[in-house]
Amino acid sequence: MSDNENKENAATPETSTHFIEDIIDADLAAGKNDGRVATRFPPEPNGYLHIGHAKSICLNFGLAQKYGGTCNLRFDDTNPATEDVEYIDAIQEDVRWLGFDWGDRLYYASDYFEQMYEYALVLIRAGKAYVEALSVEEIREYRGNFTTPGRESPWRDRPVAENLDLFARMRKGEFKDGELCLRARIDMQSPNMNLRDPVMYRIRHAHHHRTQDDWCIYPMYDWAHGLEDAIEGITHSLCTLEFENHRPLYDWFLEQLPIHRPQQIEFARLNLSYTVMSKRRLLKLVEQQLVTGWDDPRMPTITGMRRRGYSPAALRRFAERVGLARRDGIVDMALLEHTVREDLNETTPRVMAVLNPLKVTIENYPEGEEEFFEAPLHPEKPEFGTRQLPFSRHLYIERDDFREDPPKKWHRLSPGAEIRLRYACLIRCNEVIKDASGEVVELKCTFDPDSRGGNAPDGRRVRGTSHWVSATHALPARVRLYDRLFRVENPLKTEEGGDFVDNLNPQSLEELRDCRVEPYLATLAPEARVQFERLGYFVADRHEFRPDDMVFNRAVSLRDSWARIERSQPTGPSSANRGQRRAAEKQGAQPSAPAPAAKTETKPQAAAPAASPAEITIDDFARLDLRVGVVVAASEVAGAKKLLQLQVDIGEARPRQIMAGIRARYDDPSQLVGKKVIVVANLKPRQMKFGLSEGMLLAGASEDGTRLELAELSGDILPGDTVA
RNA sequence: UGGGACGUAGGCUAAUGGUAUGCCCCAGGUUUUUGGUACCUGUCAUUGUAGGUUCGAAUCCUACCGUCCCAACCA
Repeated sequence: MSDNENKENAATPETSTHFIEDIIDADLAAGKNDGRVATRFPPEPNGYLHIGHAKSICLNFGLAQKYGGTCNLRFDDTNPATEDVEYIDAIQEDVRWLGFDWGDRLYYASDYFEQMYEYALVLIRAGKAYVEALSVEEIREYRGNFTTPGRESPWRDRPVAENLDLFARMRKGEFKDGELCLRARIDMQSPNMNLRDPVMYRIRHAHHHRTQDDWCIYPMYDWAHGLEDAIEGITHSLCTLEFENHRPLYDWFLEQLPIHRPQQIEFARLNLSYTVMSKRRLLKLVEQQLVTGWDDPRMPTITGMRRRGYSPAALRRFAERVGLARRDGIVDMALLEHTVREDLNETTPRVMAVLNPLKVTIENYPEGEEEFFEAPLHPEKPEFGTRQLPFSRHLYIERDDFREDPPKKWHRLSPGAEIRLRYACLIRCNEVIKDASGEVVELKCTFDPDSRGGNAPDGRRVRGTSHWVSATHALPARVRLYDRLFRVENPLKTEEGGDFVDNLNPQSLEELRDCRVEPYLATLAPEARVQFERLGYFVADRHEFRPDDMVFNRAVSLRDSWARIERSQPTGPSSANRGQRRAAEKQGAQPSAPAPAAKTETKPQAAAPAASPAEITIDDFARLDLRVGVVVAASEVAGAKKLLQLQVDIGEARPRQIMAGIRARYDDPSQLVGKKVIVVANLKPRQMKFGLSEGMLLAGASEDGTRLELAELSGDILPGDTVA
C-alpha cells in the first residue's frame, strides 16, 4: 500500500455521515446562519422519556458537539391539562444521566407566552388570523375531510378591530373554555388538513405549573413550536416523520413574522421490537399497574433501563448504531441487548452469585476450616484488582450445573464427573443425596488438594467450570430476572377488537428470593453494575439495595451457547419445533415443511436459567390461526427437489402463496387443485430462496402410516373459515 | 378516498452514475479457569415490480405495487 493510500484511509471517516449531517454541511458551505449550528431537545413534560427520546437526545446534543454548536433543553409546556412538574424533574435527570449537559440553556415555552401573544396580534392586524365562534364540533364539520374541501367559517371575515378586541378579551378571561378560539386564516381548500385554518389559541382556564393563573389562553403546538425555535435562534429543528405534514404550516407562520427562520427536518422515530414506544401506551401500563411504574426495569423508558442496569454509554452507542434515516422500521431488541452486553463486558467487575443453590459438601475438607482464594475482578483487565473468595467444607453451586443423567456434550457436574470451581479447585461428585420426593438436595464431593487455584496438577483436561459460593460465608440476596415485556415482536398487532396489553409477556418478571452471593457484594453501592459469572449482568437496585438486604436486577443474560447446543440435540428436552409438533399430533395432524415454525416467534427466552428450555404450552398452540384454504394453483418449483409452490385461497383478497415440502408425495401438483386444506394463517411470512411463503399447511401420516399426506377437509366449508 | 413520505438480505444501515458496505441475527470453528469475551469462517440481495435513458443505474426518468403519516381547541 502506498503512502498516498494510507493517507486517504486515515482521512476516511469511520462512519459515514447521515442525511441531516449532509444538510448541515451544505448549509455551512452555503454560509447559512453565520456558520452557527443550534439544535434543541423539546420534550413535553407529560410523561417520562423513553429510548426513542434517547435517540433524539443523542442526535441533537451530538450534532451540537460535532459542529461546535449548542443544544437547548426546552420544555414544550403549552398544555397545562396534561403536564406536570414531576415530569420536568424526571426528564432533566434522565438527560443528565444519559450524559448530556445543556449548560445554562434550559428554556420553557411558557416563558415566551407574552412574546407569542404579541406575534399573534401581528397576524390579526395583517388579516391573517381571526377569532372563531364556531363550536369544536362545527369546526370539525366545516373542516371537511380528505376528499371534500373545507368550508369557510362565517367568522372568517370578522373585521380586524373586532378580532383585536375579542382576542384581548379572550386573554382577560371573559369567555368560557371552548367558547372562542383564534384561528390562522390560510386555506380551507388545502389538501393538507393542517392548512385549513388551524387553531392558534384555545381558551383553557387551567392552572399552569409555571405561569400559574396568568393565562387562560394557551397556544397550540403548530403556532408555538416554530416561534420557540425562532426565538431561541435554532438553526436545525429536528423532529419525527409524523410532523412532516406540519412543515408547511411551521414555515407559513414564520413567514408572516419578521423573525429568524429555523429549518424543520424530519427523521424516522425509533421503534423497538417486543415493546411499545408511545407515551400514551406507556402511561396506560403505569396507570393500570401492569408494571410497577415508569421506572419498572421492563419499561423502554430511560429511567426503566437505568434501573434495569443498562449504562448511559450503552444507550448512546445504541443510538449511534441504529442509524438515522427517513424510512421507518423496527429495530431488533437483540441489537440493544448486544450493545448492552458489549459495554457491560468492558466496564463491569466479575463476581459470583448462585441463583438456585444446591448444597455441596467437600468430604475431604475439614469441618470448621476455611481459606481464601484471590480472584481477579476482571479476567482481561488486571487494573480492576482482585478480591478474596472464602472457601470451606460447605458450598453452594447452581442447581443447573448438576445433572444426574447428563445429556451429550455435558461439561458440568454429574455423578462421578469432575469440574472446576472457578478460581478455587477441582471437585468430583461421589454421591447424590435426595429427599423423600426424589429431589436432589445435596452433593457429596471430594476436592483435589493439589488443584488449589483451579489448575489441574497433572494437566488433565477439565472442561467444566462452575461458579460457587461458600455456604458458611455467603450472603442471602434477592434477584429479579427480567425478560421482554411483550411476547410478540410487534405488540400493536392484535386480533380484531384486541388491545396491545393482550400481548404482554406473563413471564417478564421472575423474582428469586433464595440466592446466595459472595461477601464482596455487600460492599457494593446501589446502582453498581456487575457480572455474575456465567449468568449475566446485574445491577444493585438503585432504590431497594442495602448491604443487609441485597436486591439485584438482571440487565441482560450472557450469551448462552450451551442452551443452543441442548436445544439442537435430538435427545435433549424438546426443542421449540418438537414441542409444536407434539401439540399438533394431539390434533391428528402434523405440520409439514416449508419453514419448520418461525424461529423468532417460538424462540425460548435465553432468560430464566431454571426454566426447562423450549417447551411451548397449549396457550401457545392456541395462538395458531388455522383456516380453511382451497388450493387454486399448484406447481413445481424449478431448482427445488422437495418444494411445491401453491396458491391457496383462504378467503382473503388474494390467494396466499405457500411453499410446501411435499413434492415427493404429490408428484402431480395439479391433483391438489381444488382440495380443501388447513392453513396456519398467522405465521410470519418467510422469504425463501424460491419465493415468499405466506403460511404453512398441516399434514400428517397417511392411514397406513407409510407416507406423508396433507390434512384435507370436506363438506360445506368456505375458504377462510376458522378450523376449531 | 385527496395530500405527503418511504421501499437495499431475517432486522437496522452504507453507497451521492463506475459494478452492493458495516453491524445485529443465524450456522460453524480457534483460543479460553465464564459453554462469556476476543478472533476466524460461512449462509443470506439480479437494491419492491416492470419498462426507459446511459458504455455503465440501488442512484436519473415513467408507470405500477406495497408500507407509513394526516380529518384534536394533543404534541
